[in-house]
Order: sequence, then structure tokens, then C-alpha cells
Amino acid sequence: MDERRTDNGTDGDDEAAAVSRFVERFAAQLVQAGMTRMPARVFAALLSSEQGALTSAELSEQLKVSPAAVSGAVRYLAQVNLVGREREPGSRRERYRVQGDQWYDALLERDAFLRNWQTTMREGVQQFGLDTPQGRRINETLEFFLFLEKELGSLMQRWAAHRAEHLGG
Amino acid sequence: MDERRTDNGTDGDDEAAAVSRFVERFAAQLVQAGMTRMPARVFAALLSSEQGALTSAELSEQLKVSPAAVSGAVRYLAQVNLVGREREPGSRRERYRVQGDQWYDALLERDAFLRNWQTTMREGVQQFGLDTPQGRRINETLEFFLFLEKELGSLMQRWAAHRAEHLGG
DNA sequence: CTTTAACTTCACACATTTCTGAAAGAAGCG
DNA sequence: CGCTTCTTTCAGAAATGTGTGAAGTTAAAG
Repeated sequence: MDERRTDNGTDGDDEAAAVSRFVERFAAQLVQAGMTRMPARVFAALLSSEQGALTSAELSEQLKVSPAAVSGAVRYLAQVNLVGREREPGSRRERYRVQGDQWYDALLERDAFLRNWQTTMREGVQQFGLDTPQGRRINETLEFFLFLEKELGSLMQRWAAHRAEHLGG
Repeated sequence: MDERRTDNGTDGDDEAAAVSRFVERFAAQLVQAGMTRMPARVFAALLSSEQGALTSAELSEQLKVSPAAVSGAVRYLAQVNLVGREREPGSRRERYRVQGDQWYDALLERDAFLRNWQTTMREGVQQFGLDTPQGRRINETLEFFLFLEKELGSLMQRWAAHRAEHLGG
């Protein structure tokens, strides 16, 4: 009835296996959402880690993959702002950390993403013209993305408030 | 200065090429967003078509792919409610149509998607317990998805209103 | 300045995905 | 009831993606 503790030395293997199940399940959903497999597994592992941060070696061992694979995954994750890289001073070890405050934003990929779509739709509207059904249809899509951009901004603000209240008090 | 008309017989090839450019560009962004290539191309072609609907043969020719590929793509698109299938009475031809009203919802994949994530997060929280940093971190993620579910519902309602006013009103 | 530990890059092998051609399966039409 | 037209299924070829090992790069430590 109490198989959820981390600091229990007696069933370390079971615990590790249970963590692994959660990590792989979480990762699978990230994959389904469009993320590639290795970044997904690394991210899930970091989120499930006690400190929210792990070294390359720890990730490599826990996920049973080569350091090269970790390197590639982390490069991607850092690029999209899902993890940050830390250098512990006086050591070559690098430490990767989930960006607690940013990953909600990053998940919705608001900024660049929506802009690109809007550009494409604008071109489509211009190409077909508002006097064609296609043009009007594409224009409506453009409006949807403009609407989304506005709404997602305030949505994330509300989340920040909700979160601060719920945690910080 | 006026190279956007569809009903102009003199430059049909240029027009077709221009449409193709838009379709491929749009499709590429859908792919980037996680959709597989062929469904993305089919969807983009439908959205860019005058009636918002095309037959299998038309898609096959326009996209330069086999009927088999169209079949597979449409099966997927229908499953996720992005297109509907119509049978013109008295013909074996099937006609695929963009679901004008539904595809915004479908794009955000609200329902099933969020539920799955929530389930996974709940299991994570239970596994680690709220007395661990991991557990609290995962719990916050769970709360984010609950928040999102609620907010996206009202967001789509606002969009429906905005859209009705802008078009119908 | 050399050694050594850690991370990164790159070419390649393996796995997966994606599209095609061929054949089978429906559904109108004579 | 068979013929014809369109769609679907399926096995396999081609393209793509993914992770590894080995060599290369960087930076701390001696």
C-alpha cells in the first residue's frame, strides 16, 4: 500500500522499474504529440527525477542509451526551451534541468509556430482572393490563428496566476 | 497585379502550379505539427479547392500519387474528423469534404488527447506521492492539463461566437 | 603543456515508415 | 446476374529516421 517512496533502499529495483514504466508511458504520449522518441524519453526522465535535473551519464544509464543519443536529445530540448543546461563549476559534468516555468509555454509552442501559419494563410488568401470560396475559407483559417494567438496569451497569463496562487499562496 | 483568379482559362498551368505551391507549403506545416505527409497534402488540397471537396481521382491526379495513397490518407483524416466522406447518389465516386465547422476543434484535438495525459499524470502523482519533489512537479503538470481542458472549452465557444458574428452576423 | 574526463560530431547499420502496383472487394448499370 | 468502375487491402520496395561506435573537440587537473 506504500510502494511509492523513493528513499527506500530495500526495493530499489522495483522502484527503478516503476519509474521506468512511468517515464516510458509519458514519453510515448510525447511521441504521440509529435516529439521524437529520444528527446521525449529524456524529458520524461528529467521531469520524474527528484531534483528535476540529471547529468548526461545518469540519463545514459537510466535510459540504456549511448551518450551520443543523450547529446542529440538534449540539443533538441535545449533548442526548444524545454530544458536548460547547467555547468557545475569546477567539473566537466553537465547537468540538464527542466525549465519549470517555461515548459508550459514551450509545449504550446505559441510564438514562432502561430506566426508561420499566419504567414502561409495570408499568402493563400492573397493568391486566391476573397472573391473565391477557397480564399474566404483560408481567410477564416487565418482569422482562427489570429484569434488563437490573442487568446493563448491571456490563457497563459491566467495559468501563471492560477499557479502562483496554488503554489506560492 | 491580378494573378489570383481561378476562372481564367488562359493560364491554367500557372494557376495549377501556384495552387500546388500553396498546398505543399501548407502541408509542410501540418507535417511539422505532427501530421503525416499524405494526409497533410490531401487536407491542404481539399481546403484549397473551390468547393472544399474533391473526388479520389481528382486528389490522385492533383497530388501525383496512387489511389491507394489517397485511400489511406482519407481513412486517417476521416477518423480524426478532419474530413467527411460523401457518396454522390447514383455513382461509385466518393467525394471527400473538409469539415468546415469541426476542423478547428479537431486541430486542437481537445478531448481524448487531454484525457490521456491527465491519466498518465495522475498515475505519476500516485506513484511518487505528493511528499516528493517529483510528485509535486508531476501534480502541477496534471493541474495544467485540467486547467487547459477547462479553458480550451470556453476558448472554442468564444471562437464560435467570433466566427458567427464575423460571417453570419 | 600533457593528460584525462566529459561531451559532441559523423558515418553507417538497423529499424520503421510510407508509398506503390497488383489483386481483391463493393456497388451501380445494362 | 455478370460487367464495369471505383475503392480498398496487402506485400514489398524505396525512402526516412534513429541510435551506435569511433574519432574529434573542449576544458579541467596535474
